Amino acid sequence: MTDRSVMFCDRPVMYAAGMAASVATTPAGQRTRDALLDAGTVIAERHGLGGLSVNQVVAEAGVAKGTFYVHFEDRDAFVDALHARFHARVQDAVGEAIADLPPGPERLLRGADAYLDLCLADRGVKALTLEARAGGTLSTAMSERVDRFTRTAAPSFKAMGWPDAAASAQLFTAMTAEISGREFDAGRRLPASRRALRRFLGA
Amino acid sequence: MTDRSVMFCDRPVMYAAGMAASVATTPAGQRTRDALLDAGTVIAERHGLGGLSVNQVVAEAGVAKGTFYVHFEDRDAFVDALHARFHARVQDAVGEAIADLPPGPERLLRGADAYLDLCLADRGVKALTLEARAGGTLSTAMSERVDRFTRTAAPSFKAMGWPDAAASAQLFTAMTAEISGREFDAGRRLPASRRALRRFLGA
DNA sequence: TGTACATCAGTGAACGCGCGTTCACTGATGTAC
DNA sequence: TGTACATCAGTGAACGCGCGTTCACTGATGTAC
Repeated sequence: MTDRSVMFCDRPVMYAAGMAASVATTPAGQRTRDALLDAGTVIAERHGLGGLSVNQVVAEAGVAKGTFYVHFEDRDAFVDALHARFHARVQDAVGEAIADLPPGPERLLRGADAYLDLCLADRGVKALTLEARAGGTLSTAMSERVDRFTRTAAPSFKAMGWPDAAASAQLFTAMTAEISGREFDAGRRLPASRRALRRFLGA
Repeated sequence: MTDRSVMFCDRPVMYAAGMAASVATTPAGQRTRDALLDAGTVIAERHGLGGLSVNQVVAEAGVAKGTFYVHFEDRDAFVDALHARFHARVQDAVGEAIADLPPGPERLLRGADAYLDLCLADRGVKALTLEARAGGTLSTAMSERVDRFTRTAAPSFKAMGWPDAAASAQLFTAMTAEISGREFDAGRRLPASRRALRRFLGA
């Protein structure tokens, strides 16, 4: 075997200068894990969840392939972690936006606006909503997260006196996701779409 | 080189018995092409458009891999042909269902019902609607077909006096696609979802 | 303060696999004579 | 009716490629003495 030491010297890596500032607050392992998830978000934005490959993720994150498997058991676990992180952010943003509103149309619309603004601000998140619904791509854990989130809209429809509140919540989520995708493509808010959403609520 | 003649004898192929009945009406080449598209629909149903591989399609269709490339220039052309065939069927079914209805909510709902019933009857078509919207999977030709179809709903919203008719049509299509996916998973009509759709129209 | 050692995130060559695509070839069919 | 030939859908071995995953190894860090 040839001298391998050279292999480990041509890359300054994360221990060095650039990362020193944040090293005190965040454990080193966690930082690399986050870098991989951030890279995954970028790749999912470009190629969708299905086209997200380990090769692309590690290239984007600037780490070796093996490092991926230090932090994630396999590709599926990574995609799931990506989805979990995204949904946690969504829950936070939407939860904060509607915290002091009673069930009803305003609560729905404020939640949708918060969701749409988050997706626009974060970018690279389109696939995680839209594509999730689509293929067999979606794991059990992922669809459960989506379902749980969707169900939180039902009480508002109940309060509005709509029968079929659960089904209505599903369709409302579908419309919001549709707008999200179109706003993502446009790179900006689409007021006409948001107005149309309001109109569908009869509000 | 060994005697290759044996390779061409172990498969009864389509010239033989089974296909003889339809040979008079349909040219042989067209029949194989349709068999490939049928197989593609089955595979797309199981694995989504993204997970549709040439290997799986030819296995499902019971033809050699090379045969695929006799009929389609490449995988992309095949997916596009699949999508085109599906959309032609949709246009036919929906067009017939709404032919004698003036623009308005009934026209929208009858069109949606026709669409949903077609998707349930044909099966294996879920991916072609839902997944189409999602990933970067979608070719230009495909999204143009979807857009053109979506736009045909706009006049009904105009007739209803809704501003943002185009955006409303997009959201209506998104809801219909959502119901289609859920009905596909359930394997039956979901009346609550269809009622909810009606309610969103204020009808 | 200096030395030996354990820990562990990070590394990248190597693997087997399924993918999309190519191409020289086959043999059934229809046509010309 | 029989024979030679052109056409063309169908065939499957072979290709190069990128994929997900593994694993023996590295070297920075913290700890014990």
